[in-house]
Amino acid sequence: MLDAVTPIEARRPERTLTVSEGSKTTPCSASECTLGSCPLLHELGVSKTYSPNSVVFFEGDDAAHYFLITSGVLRGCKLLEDGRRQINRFIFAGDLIGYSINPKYTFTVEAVTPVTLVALRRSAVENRVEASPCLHSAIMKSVLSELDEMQDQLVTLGRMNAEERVSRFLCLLAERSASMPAGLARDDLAQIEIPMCRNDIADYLGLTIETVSRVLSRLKADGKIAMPSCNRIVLTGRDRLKTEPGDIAA
Amino acid sequence: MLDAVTPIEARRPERTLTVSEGSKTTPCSASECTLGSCPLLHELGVSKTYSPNSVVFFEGDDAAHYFLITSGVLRGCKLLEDGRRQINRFIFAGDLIGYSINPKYTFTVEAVTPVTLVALRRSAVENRVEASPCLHSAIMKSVLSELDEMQDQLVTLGRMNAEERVSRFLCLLAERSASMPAGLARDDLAQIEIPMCRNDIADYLGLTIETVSRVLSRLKADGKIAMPSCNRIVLTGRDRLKTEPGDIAA
DNA sequence: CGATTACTTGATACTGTTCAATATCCGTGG
DNA sequence: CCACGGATATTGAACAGTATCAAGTAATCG
Repeated sequence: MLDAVTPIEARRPERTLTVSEGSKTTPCSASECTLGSCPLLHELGVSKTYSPNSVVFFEGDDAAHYFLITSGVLRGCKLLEDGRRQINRFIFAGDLIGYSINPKYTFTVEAVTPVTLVALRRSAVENRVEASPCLHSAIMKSVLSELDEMQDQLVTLGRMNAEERVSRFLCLLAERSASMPAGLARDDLAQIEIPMCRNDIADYLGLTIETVSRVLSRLKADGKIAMPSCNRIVLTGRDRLKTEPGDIAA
Repeated sequence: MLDAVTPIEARRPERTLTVSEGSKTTPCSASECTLGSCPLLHELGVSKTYSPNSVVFFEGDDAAHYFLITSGVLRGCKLLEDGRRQINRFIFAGDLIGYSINPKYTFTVEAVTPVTLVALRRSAVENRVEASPCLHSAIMKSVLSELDEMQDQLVTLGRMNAEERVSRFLCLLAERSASMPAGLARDDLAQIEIPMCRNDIADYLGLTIETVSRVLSRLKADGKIAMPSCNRIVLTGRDRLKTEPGDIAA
């Protein structure tokens, strides 16, 4: 089952998350401009930090700002009245959030780890966008990329079983980790740091914490992963769990 | 359960699907321009028709065109090697499809009913976009609106049971039907035409056809819906099944 | 009118949930 | 340094919801 389906992720352009801390004032050079590296954005906004589990914005708040993540991991989630929660995505360094067709945010964003980000007034960004086609296309890319991610996630939630969901989650995380600055030893074996708790994973995958835990234990027993600690996982060998959506049926 | 959660849909701007069949050459009047009504787009493209179950494009095809739907219903879906299918969304008149961050389409689109649409060369649209901020913002709206829809669907697939899923589906369809040109008698009772088969509904909701069928039967037995025929459903009375994502927990 | 497809219904199996207990991790204070 | 306590994670047993398999019914089309 783990090799049954191969990823559409592979076809995607690489995530660009070069966050220029120094913010040199180089002018936006047309084609290569990415959100994370754009000095304009960094100058336009205000830096902020958030501690784990603090809220960046609530669903229903006025959507007054965009946020460009500098470091850390966040979760974007929706809550139902009865307490059920769905985490739509995890948000990483380089990601832009806050765009919406609504005047209000349509989901809540909270910090998973300590987070630093740049808050940008929506109107300020939109003014800039009119003058800068480069910025505009960078934002469009960000939105389209999120859309793509959501579509894959729909396949995961709609048509995959627990083991496939967890495997896919680990693979996605491994991809993200691979491009993260805090490079762990990623030679032959991909060791991933799991920044979020089991509860977050469960709410992301549409499962319960117990099921997530059980699947991880089973993957370990099957020799597909190793778990030096409960938030550190090694995808062992080359049979790295491949189970992702988007494949064309024969 | 049916009244447990209330929709985020309510907060969304109305879908605009005024398709100008006549295509008068009125110039794009700034703020009010919508994709469906934009004469530019209609002139730019080529009209096509599709019969039920024919393919507009396959996942993996070169993403050379945008398509603006004039009439009919389509499904956007992903297939897995083993035959599993997830329908990410149903596509209606007024919708624009084909945008992607990839050079290839990331999902397959097929006609559910007879469909007419306008095919627009991607490059042609993108040239226009640079000159026309109005067109650009219309496209952005379309993308953001789809993103919003996907996010709600994630909650549905990740956290809702079969009855909630089917109820929500019926409500969404009722909203869409309400604004459709072929206006059925929608006075007090909302009668909806179900254009897609049970299999499509199942693959959209992450269920099996049997479960969809059983839930519909149960809703009927409970007096929540009436089914004059198997593709015509009446949401009876005011207790119209309200079960949708996006609600803020207390 | 027969054949095919779509839909419904029933019986059973299985995956994942729920409830409950136990284990592990981590920070605090004796 | 170890003991304690709370939070987080794992494991077990029973249960529930949905899938699967199979049969039967209704709708559709040539």
